[in-house]
Amino acid sequence: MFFTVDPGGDVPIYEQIVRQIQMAVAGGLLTGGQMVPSVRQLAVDLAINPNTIAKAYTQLQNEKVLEPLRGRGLIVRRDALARCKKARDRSIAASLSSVIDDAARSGVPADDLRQLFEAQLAETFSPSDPIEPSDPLENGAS
Amino acid sequence: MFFTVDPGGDVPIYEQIVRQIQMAVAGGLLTGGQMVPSVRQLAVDLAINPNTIAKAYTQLQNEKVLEPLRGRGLIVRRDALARCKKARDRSIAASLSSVIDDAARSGVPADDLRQLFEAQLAETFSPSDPIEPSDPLENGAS
Amino acid sequence: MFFTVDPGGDVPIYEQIVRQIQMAVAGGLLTGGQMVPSVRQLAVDLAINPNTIAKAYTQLQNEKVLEPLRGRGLIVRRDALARCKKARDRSIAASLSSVIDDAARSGVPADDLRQLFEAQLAETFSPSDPIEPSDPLENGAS
Amino acid sequence: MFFTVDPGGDVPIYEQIVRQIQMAVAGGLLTGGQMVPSVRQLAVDLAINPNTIAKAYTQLQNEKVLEPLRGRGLIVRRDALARCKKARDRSIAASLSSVIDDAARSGVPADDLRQLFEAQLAETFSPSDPIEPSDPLENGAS
DNA sequence: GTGGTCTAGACCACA
DNA sequence: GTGGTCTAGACCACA
Repeated sequence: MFFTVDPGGDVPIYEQIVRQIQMAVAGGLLTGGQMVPSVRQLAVDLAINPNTIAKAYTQLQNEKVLEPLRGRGLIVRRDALARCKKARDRSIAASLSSVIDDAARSGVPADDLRQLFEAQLAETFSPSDPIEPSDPLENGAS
Repeated sequence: MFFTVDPGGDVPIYEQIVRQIQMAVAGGLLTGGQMVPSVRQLAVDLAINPNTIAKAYTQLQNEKVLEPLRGRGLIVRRDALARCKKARDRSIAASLSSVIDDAARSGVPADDLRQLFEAQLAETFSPSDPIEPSDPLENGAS
Repeated sequence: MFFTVDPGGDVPIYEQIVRQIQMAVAGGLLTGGQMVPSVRQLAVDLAINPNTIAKAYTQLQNEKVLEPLRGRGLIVRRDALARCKKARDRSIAASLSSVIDDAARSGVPADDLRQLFEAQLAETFSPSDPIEPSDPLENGAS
Repeated sequence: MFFTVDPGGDVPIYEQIVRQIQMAVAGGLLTGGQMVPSVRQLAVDLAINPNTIAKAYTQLQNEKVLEPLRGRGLIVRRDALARCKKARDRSIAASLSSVIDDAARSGVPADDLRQLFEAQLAETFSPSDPIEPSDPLENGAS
């Protein structure tokens, strides 16, 4: 599990962490019973304030994604997968809905939106633009 | 031109106004040379502080959407349409890209995303879902 | 005498008029005893509020550039030429000084400034860039 | 970094701050990654309202000169140097152009302008004019 | 009437 | 501690 954080963005750092963990659980990268990095460790790795990590972890406990292992750390709950998937789907639907609504209100026709969507989809799933070569032989070597 | 504002949302009021005007220009509801409501008038209409309106209008001047007519008010710039359209398209693309990226990173396949997108599209453009019946026969009955 | 006015600029309209008349007197386009357009006439020509013209003319009287011809209108004072020339030179010196000071404080060397100055000078006095053809045969024909 | 502000001038306070920071970046006194004084601190130092500082900083963020470090403060963007230099040069050229144009339209010959310019240049870069003696021997005597 | 600036002061999320 | 938002209210130049 690797986390990255952007202190300049408009999303709070603690929320970036929350989302990344939710997404990792939903995607199967983080499974039930697995431990997450300690507050101190992650704070050092990301070079940010430990309180910020703690805040993210607290929220994830409230959302029943993590649970404490008394004195040992935090683990992903066994029932977190379903919950995170549901949260992810709701979040995606809400985001799409908001974008589409805004666009529609401004007179963008459905077909234009569909085109824009497909373009972004293609870019993400088959990124043929050679900005970063990403030589498959080197993949995972770092 | 009607503006609405949600003082409880997480988007600042002044930015809601900025976006609505950008969108209205992009959509052709507000055209070059047309005056926008005066700071004081809009403040009364929306029941918010004039400074908040002024802040929105200042930002729209920085973005070259509005232009002052000294002592008379603010008008939409003649070249604002192209700029707002471009801004809108960029904004839509960026939003879609961000949603798709997040989803992809979490393992959601392209087809699932496409289905979610089409569902939201249908809901916005042909809202047949019976959450609010809005039976034409009942219209005006309340 | 032709006046032009830009209601969108950051210089107040009344001041634009004041400056143009001062400059016209200093340059000999407007000479002692000559009448300036009436407030009403100029207001119609420029499509602006008569009060704005009146304000400019009042200031020019205070600066002893114009004087009233009781009931007939305003004329340029016989002694206005020297005064306007002096005002013009002071104004030019002050503007140059302010630009140079700002630049110097930010570390721009004198030679760079001299180059920029000569470039602008050339552009104004021998505008060889063919943005507007300005066919010499048509010059003054309009 | 020292800032000074003139609350009586015709340039708004917040804009004086904006310019000083732009100029400081362009001149290399403020470099990428460096923090600017906090809103509250600068407000105390200059004895002006924090809102006014905040307004200046907001504008500098819009101009991509500053960048927020969430919860910690504001830093100069890495790419701000080039941007500020360009802005400075454009601003100098525009000011010179406007002065020269006004003068030319009023019949001032190029050579007179060149003389005025050189005089101001000399005054700024080798201020030998004895308005303020500033005898080094007297330095620190006050 | 118009917008622009500034102050004073409160409240908020964030780190 | 940090910046961001909003209100209330004053004052100004301008048309």
